[in-house]
Amino acid sequence: MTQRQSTSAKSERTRRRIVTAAAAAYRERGIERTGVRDVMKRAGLTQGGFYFHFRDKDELFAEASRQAVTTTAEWLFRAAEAASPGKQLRAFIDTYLSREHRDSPGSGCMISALGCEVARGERRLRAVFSGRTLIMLERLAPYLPGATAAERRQKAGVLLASMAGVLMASRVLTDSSQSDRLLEGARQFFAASFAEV
Amino acid sequence: MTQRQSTSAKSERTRRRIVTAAAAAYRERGIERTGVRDVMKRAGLTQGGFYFHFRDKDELFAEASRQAVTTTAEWLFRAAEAASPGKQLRAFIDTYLSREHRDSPGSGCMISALGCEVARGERRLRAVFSGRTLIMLERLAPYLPGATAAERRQKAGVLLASMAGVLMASRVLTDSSQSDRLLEGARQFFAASFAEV
DNA sequence: TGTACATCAGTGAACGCGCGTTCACTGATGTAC
DNA sequence: TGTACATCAGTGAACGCGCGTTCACTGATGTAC
Repeated sequence: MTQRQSTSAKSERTRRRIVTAAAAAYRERGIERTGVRDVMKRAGLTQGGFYFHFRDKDELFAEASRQAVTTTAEWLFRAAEAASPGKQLRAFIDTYLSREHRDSPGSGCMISALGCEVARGERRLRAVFSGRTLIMLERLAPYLPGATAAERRQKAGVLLASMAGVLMASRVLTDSSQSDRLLEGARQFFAASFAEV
Repeated sequence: MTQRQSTSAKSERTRRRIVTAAAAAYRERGIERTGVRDVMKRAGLTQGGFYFHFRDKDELFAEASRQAVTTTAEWLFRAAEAASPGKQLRAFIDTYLSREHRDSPGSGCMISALGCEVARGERRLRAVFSGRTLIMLERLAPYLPGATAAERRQKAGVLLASMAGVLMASRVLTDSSQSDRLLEGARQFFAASFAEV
């Protein structure tokens, strides 16, 4: 006996499908290159219906970025929490700087995928983005060494921004073994610098 | 007695003016947002003449990126070489992660300004970009500690990519004191991690 | 040295294209009586 | 329970706009005789 879903519930599901499609598209192709038509097509719809669900493209980005950072954080922290005590930070670093992460930007970190574009954007966009990123920083800070919470958060910020740069650079390099070596070197470096001995 | 310059010399000067305008525009506004009209206007010309000097927009980017990386490297290494012996790397790091660099992307590092966009680009673009960046790596490596040249180059890669990420992130943050603190924390961290004691 | 012509360096209008957004429309579902 | 109407969720054509690129043109400079 399949429960017939209400109209609004179906609409809500459609909206989520659009947001999910957008979250991947933005990270794979960039904010500017991702058009309303692209996203709707990915979601199996046509462009006209977009404005039934969203005011404009900005609203879509706000929602998509929220979803993107949430799922990425979930993925990274699940890996960290699965590690044995004392090795969580190492697991976080290894997951972030993994070849899988490099090769699937569509489901990965937004800073490394869109940071440059956002840095040039309007203040409002940057504020949204900063806020989203703080979510990850707050969760990451406890894993870092440091006397005070402020110190740990500071270190978490440097680590996350640095790793975003490394991941971004690893996606630029055309020589794949060179790219692998950059990731490997960075994993070792950050683990040695931040992980408690 | 002012020497009258030949036609081709004048043309060459105009071309350089276009390239210089483009190098700044690309880093300030991004590759996609920078149009031929914008660049020509910055150079004091109209869009039609562009195709007298360049085959297409790709050729312009190739030239502009060469110029950009050259002038940025010159700026950074001048600062390094002006420092007293043993403090050159520290000077390089402090200059790269300075507020001045953060606040003038148009004359700064290309990786931090355009890395994300390039990472999504075609292989050819990425190859050009990788090549340009290697210029900086080769010059930076000797300042880093390490037993072999390969090790020093590896470390230089991690450092440069990391700093690019930090600079990029510092340009995203809307709270300027938070941005300042990220830069300051990163300067200390990288100096402590890489600079020889 | 003067003149006729060729080339250079650039102008500005026009092109086709893809974008974000609007809008008249439609068929399916929900509601009132 | 059946019927009439309202709303929902989406379609697809059309809009104005800015883009990269093309092209006919023009006035200044260089060259041949």
